Amino acid sequence: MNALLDDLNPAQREAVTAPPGHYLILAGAGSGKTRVLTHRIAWLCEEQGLWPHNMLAVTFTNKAAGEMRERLGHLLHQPTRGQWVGTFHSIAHRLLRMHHQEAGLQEHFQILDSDDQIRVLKRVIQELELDDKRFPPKQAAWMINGWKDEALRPEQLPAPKQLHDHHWHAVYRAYEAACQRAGVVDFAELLLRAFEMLNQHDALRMHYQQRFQHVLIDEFQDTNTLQYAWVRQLVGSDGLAFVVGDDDQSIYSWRGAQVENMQRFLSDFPGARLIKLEQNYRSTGTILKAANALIERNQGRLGKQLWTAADSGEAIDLFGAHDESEEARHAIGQIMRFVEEGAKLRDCAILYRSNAQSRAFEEALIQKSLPYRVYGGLRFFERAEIKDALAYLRLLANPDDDPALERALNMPPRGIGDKTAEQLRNQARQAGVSQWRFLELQPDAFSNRARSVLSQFVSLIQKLRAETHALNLAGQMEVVLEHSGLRTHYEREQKETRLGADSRIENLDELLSVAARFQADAPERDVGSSELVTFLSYAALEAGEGQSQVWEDAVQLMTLHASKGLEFPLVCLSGLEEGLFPLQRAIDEGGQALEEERRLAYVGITRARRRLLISFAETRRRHGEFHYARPSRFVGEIPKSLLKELRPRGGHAQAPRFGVEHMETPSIRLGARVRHARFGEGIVLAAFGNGEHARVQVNFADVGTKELVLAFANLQLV
DNA sequence: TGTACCCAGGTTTTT
DNA sequence: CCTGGGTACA
Repeated sequence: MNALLDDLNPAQREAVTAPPGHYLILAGAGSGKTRVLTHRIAWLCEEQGLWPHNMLAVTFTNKAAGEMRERLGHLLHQPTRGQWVGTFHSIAHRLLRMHHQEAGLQEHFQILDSDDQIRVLKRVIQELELDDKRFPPKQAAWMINGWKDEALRPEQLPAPKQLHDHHWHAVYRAYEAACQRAGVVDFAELLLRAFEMLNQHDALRMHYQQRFQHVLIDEFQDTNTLQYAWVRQLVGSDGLAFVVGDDDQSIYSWRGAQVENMQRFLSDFPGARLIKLEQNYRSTGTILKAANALIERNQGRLGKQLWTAADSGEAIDLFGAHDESEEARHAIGQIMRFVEEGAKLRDCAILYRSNAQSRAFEEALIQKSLPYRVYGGLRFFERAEIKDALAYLRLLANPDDDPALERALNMPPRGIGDKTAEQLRNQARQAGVSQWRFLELQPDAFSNRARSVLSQFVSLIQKLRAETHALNLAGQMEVVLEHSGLRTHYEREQKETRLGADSRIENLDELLSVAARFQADAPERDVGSSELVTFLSYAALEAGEGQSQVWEDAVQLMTLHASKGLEFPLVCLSGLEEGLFPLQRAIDEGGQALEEERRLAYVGITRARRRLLISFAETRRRHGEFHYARPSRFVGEIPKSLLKELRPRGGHAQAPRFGVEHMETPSIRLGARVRHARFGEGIVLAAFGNGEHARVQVNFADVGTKELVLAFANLQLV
């Protein structure tokens, strides 16, 4: 028998060796889904005599794509060059580069990241003379991306019912025009363009349908409407789809993911079969029991039960802290104990619902002098100084790139103010050309001073172009940094503000070495693209690591969302409080929203390999105000027998007291039961302000939540 | 052009 | 409470 199958369990083997057909692999957390995906490809090659290039493998993140490529390299005993393994976006991008003409794009089109997109939208909204308070650029980005994810162009939108909608549609149209003029595409556009291109060009579509006999998709529960349509399109009538996902780990509905796509797959793809992977190789039996018990509360699941051949392991620790700092101290105490038992700091993760919660943990970690790493935040290629440098390179690659030009125009400052920039923008738009083109065509369309600074800018770019013409990527980068004045500018800034180690200059130097490395590694070059264009695409599509010192042994802090796909020997799942996790919004909405919160809890629990600590705080400062909360319903949904309560609850001994000074009223605690003359009895949920302005939020049994001014409410403690 | 203050707003995030 | 963005001045 094929050695590929040696280390697979029966269900995995069934999936890997399944006869030709469409398959939905329902793969639970830690059930080896990536292994199944890669082995399937290898098996098709070895047993069915197919070539790797007859397959298309799609993931959501670069990291997942990288992992898959690496594992495939091992299995196939050959480098994975030329193989189509990548993210939805990178594959769409590749198609567009190869067929830019059919897609209606200029050859050296650039990619707009979300930050750039918002800048462009801000301009567009200004140009339409709309109030950016009523039409916030961020919301515009959100809406436009949403429309694109639904494959809706402005013409296809339902007719606006109100003036407001009418304006939004106008923003969408103007934004599209601006992007087209500048030759830039945003992330959602990559997918939509590629989809439309294949739709409109039968020959192209048939070519790729024929070429990709097998289409394999990872994390299928995260696909949106457009991605689903895209998969159907590429599979066509003769191709075969092999999709892997877990409906219980669908936590991205808020950005357009449709879990329904899993059910839909079974009916849309003829003869599609479902294979479940339920054996878990990650966690202890106890942890899995907890996860199963929790997720069973959700309706309409495809349904699966994780099991393990491993021991049941230790009980799950449950800790009810008085406040968030005690919660943090306790978690860190557990981590230190775990490390004393021989674990590494990097084996320990602290997970939370929202980023703001990291603070208390960071403070506690600093106090104990433990190194830690917070996930999220600015990535390398998103840093301002990096984007400044890249803006020049983008201009060299494509002078029509307006967003890049606007960025480079006055960075470093060279006296081209907002007024001049606005004039240039407006005139170029009226002339229907890019800003660079306008500068070339009509350099005299400005006042004397503006004309002189603008012409200096034009000569600078022309000089850079001439100087970089014959250079390789790293050389071009070097020239840009030196001659644009960026390096000098940031050096001066560094001197003046005496910035510390993580300075902008160091980042610029890092950019140089990234470019040198990129060149040396010579990743597969897109057909007809220069090294520079390839690098710029890479920078946009792969924003890089969030922080340096990834190699350092440190406690890992991240949101639950960021933890998906990872695993840790010890997991501290924090903030299990009604109103925080699940969030109040989800509680108010109920239904799907609440179920998604539960899936998030499920994701958190299933990250843990050996030990799990679940904690909550009775009081917590949020936005500077004290809040009181009951333990999360999710705690109650885990069978008591699996939990070890580290401190039996009862009494809020240290909850802060609130009162009005110099008054007879006894001070009031969060969580205290109080009586009001008119509203009856209730529980104090939150307290704001102090002195005579002190207010409390009370949840009354009869009339619901009210906010009262303490000095007048005359509350009695019950 | 840069800096000081004021105010709103504060889930989750990849590409 | 803290951050980011916007406005008002030097």
